[in-house]
Amino acid sequence: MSRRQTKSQTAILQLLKKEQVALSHDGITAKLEQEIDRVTIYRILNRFVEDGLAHRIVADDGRQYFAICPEECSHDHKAHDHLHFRCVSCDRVECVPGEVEYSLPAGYKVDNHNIILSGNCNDCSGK
Amino acid sequence: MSRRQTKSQTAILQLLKKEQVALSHDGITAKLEQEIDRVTIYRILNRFVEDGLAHRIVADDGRQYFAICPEECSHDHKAHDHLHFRCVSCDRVECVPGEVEYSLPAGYKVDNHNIILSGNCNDCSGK
DNA sequence: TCACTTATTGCAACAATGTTGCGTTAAAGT
DNA sequence: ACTTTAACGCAACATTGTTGCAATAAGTGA
Ligand SMILES: [Zn+2]
Ligand SMILES: [Zn+2]
Ligand SMILES: [Zn+2]
Ligand SMILES: [Zn+2]
Repeated sequence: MSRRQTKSQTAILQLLKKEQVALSHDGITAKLEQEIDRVTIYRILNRFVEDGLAHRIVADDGRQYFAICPEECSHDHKAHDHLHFRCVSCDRVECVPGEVEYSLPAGYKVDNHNIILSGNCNDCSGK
Repeated sequence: MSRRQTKSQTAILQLLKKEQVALSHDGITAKLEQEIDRVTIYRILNRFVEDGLAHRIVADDGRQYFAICPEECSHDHKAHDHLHFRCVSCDRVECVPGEVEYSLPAGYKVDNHNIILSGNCNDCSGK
């Protein structure tokens, strides 16, 4: 059950670490030099999430994006409660560090946060 | 270009108004008495969103849910910034009224809020 | 270094969700 | 009742992600 290190895996991990933004399967495929099978990419990403290396965001475009857990998350894998911004112009999804405050009725137990704001990022809002 | 009132349309609108929760295409199909074509349902829902009657939430299960705009939204169709809670046990998505506070870097223009917390609702967390 | 175990891969097939095209139906206006 | 065309139903398609299974290769130990 222990993980094995493979080229595909390290390539994707390096890519995610290098990128500042969250990447979709599509974006990963585009940025990889080597060819990796669709299914393999999905399986690697799911493994990363399972292992707490990355977190998954389901954006309002209906797609999954993956990002390396930022510093603030490192100590606590459940700390994925930061928000995410998807720019509809440049199609990038980025993690936005910082607290999100809200109130919830009593008795509700939150397991996962999936906060997506979409619009135009700083680069694109200037047109 | 003006809207026409049809049975399918009013049935779905009544259903959404009656329900307290946000409904997916699937949930709507299940709760409707009459048979309405899959595509028609999707088109009706998209029309509702377009017309500002309802708002669309893309949940972290990757599906679209639709809810009638609550009172707080009525005066301003852009006020869909309330959060949503999806219970992974009973598979319901509900609007949670109230403010969500966050901060965003300068220059970012938000068009749409898609805030989903998932976990167990009050009914289900007591097991 | 070589053999062994099994995690990982690649391919095909499938599943789920949502959209588009198009001919038909029926709501609204005259 | 007639006309216009929004809305519908059906089929086909598109996209995104998962599952099954045989082949490959990473880790382990002799
Ligand atoms: Zn942008
Ligand atoms: Zn993030
Ligand atoms: Zn519940
Ligand atoms: Zn809502």
